[in-house]
Amino acid sequence: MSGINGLTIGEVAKQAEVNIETLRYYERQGILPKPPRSRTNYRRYPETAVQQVRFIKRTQRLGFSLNEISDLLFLRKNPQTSRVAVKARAEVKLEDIEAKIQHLTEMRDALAHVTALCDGKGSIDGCPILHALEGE
Amino acid sequence: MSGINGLTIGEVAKQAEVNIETLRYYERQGILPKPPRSRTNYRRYPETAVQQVRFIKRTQRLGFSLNEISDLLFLRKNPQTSRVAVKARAEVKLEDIEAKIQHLTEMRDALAHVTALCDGKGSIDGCPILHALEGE
DNA sequence: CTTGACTCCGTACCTGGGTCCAGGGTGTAT
DNA sequence: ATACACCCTGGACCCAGGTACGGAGTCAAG
Repeated sequence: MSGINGLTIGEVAKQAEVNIETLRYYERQGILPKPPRSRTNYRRYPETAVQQVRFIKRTQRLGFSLNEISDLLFLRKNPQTSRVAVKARAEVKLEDIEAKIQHLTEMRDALAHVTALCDGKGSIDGCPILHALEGE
Repeated sequence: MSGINGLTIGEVAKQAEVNIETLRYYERQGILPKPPRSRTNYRRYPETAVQQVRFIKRTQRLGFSLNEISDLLFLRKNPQTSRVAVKARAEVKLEDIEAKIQHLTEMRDALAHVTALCDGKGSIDGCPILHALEGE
């Protein structure tokens, strides 16, 4: 079935380690380009499709949303955009991630603080953790 | 309208700084107890309801989901549960949060790495950030 | 030629935490 | 008595990122 005419959706899914439905979803969302179709209307992906999907997944793991990824892909398709533009996207996202780390760190410290109040002994009445959560 | 018979939903919402719909949502989810109703079917909240909602919101800000919060509230209602149980919940959540921080830190480092590759000069062709994202 | 695996499409569903809306009933101040 | 703010309900909708399903068509092997 595959061969010279390209890969089927199942082959791409397997090689890129995603669900078939994910590929159709990406296509609907305009993140993956629509591949050509066979005479019988089957999608025929070029070999590069696997790399494209892996790119999407890798970039997602770096904390980019699908919208941000299609933004990056759009930049890449426009040869007049400069590297500065790409770098700016990356830097904004870096700040995003740092803000999230900051927020989680504050949460962790607050939670560690209330947890340390409790020696784990006694009944629930007067539990210092719940007490701290209940107060201001 | 309010007074000795309790607070209306609007009053609770205002004092606890949440949306009215949020209170009804919490009630549907079983996180807030169903308050008694007036003759004309209006909810009549006890004064403590405001504190309960504030508790939920504060605990949420510490990274607990609503399910985890109703779990904590259930523990609190059962006098035979011990402080150890509450402390265990808090410690699990602390580990959760630390794992998230760890993950985000890895993302940040990876993204900082690719960003540093780029001097921001030149066209998009050969952009080292996209290049790094495209490779393995 | 049949069987089983694959693909097509449209649509519905999922998670979590809400938010909004329509169409009705109340509460209260003037 | 009338205006206006508030409350009630059930249900739809929102976000993101998919996943599942059903009925129909297609492909390759035996």
